[in-house]
Amino acid sequence: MILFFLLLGEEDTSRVIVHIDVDCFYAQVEMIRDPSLRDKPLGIQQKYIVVTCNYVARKHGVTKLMGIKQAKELCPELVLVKGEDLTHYREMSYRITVTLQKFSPLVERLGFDENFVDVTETVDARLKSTFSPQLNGHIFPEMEIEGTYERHKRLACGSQIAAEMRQALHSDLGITCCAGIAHNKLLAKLVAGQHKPNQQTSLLPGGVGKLMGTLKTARNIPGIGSRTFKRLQTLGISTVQDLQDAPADVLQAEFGSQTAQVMQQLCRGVDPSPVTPTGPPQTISDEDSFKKCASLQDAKERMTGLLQSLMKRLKGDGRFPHVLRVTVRKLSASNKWTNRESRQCAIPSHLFGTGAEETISKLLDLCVVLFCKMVDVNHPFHLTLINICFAKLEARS
DNA sequence: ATGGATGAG
DNA sequence: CATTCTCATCCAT
Repeated sequence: MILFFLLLGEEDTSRVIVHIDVDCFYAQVEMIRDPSLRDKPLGIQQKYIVVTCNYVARKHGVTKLMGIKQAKELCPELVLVKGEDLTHYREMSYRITVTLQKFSPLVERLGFDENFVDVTETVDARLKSTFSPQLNGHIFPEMEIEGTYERHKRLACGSQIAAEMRQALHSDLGITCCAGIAHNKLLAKLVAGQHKPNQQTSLLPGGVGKLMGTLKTARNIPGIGSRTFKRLQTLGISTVQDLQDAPADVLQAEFGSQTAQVMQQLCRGVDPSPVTPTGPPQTISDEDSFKKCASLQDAKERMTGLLQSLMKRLKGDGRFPHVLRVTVRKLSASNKWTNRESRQCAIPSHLFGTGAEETISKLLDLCVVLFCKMVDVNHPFHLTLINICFAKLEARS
């Protein structure tokens, strides 16, 4: 059956994909850690920025990535919790993924606070038993259609599973989230945002055009970032409609046939990409940004701090890295963005055999070598960020 | 394999 | 625009 419309170039609408998007994730973790924060306006602070905030704070006009100063002006009562150490967020993030894996092994993480789950198999298994489920939560578009449940049994079943997932996250972890249910990842993610917070929305197949129409520009399509959008604008393309109507050969000339086709599929709500189960992380990194680092001594102290926290994480992970990478950001008047430089080297495998203190000292020596390939320490320099990354993580052999 | 560009939250 | 602190993929070399 599926083979037919695949051969005809039609899409597969038989999958059922759930997108789980945790409400104001960092703020929720802090409110769980300290319930007295629940009814107060709360912002999570990294350096001079509020990276996210709870809904009480949003009521006062505080938004993501707002400067501390402006946020305090809008909301003098705002409680700020430092969130530069991601340990608690990372731990809760993986607990969420593990909880979702009880419903299906096909769970793909997106950042710390979003997961895609392919529940097609679960839906098929449930529909073999006789009962016919009611659709749980909102539907998009929100209009009453005769026979909605009968004609969309699989979607309704998916919405029941999504509700069970959200219940499990709430009772096991105390976490609230939104869910989107649709026949592909793109649509599940987009429809999840229709009713926030702590609600869920299912997309009827007939509502795809209308959902894509809610996007203000093509920039709002996941996968089309700021750079790609600028290039599209160069071609006179900015809205989703522009992209749908654009001649294929014009797009191909700018982006190549592969990328051009993917973009034009996405803007029509077509996304054949599978839910790819996320394994353990491929890299473990730690970074710090600052106003100024101008001496090797200072850099060594900062890198030592990063290495110490990385070693703790490595112990929890159980694997060992075979590559070390150091990244710096240099202050530069022009090109203030996209200016990170990195150097990497192999880690001799004997290095993790001895005590932690000795290991850190040897790693620091390697970091200094890499650092000096990017920074001439005999001349004045001005760094604003240092990152250390462990890569090629493998079980000990 | 390396390092940069670009994407995600 | 990035800003924070991550993590992933793609591409030219």
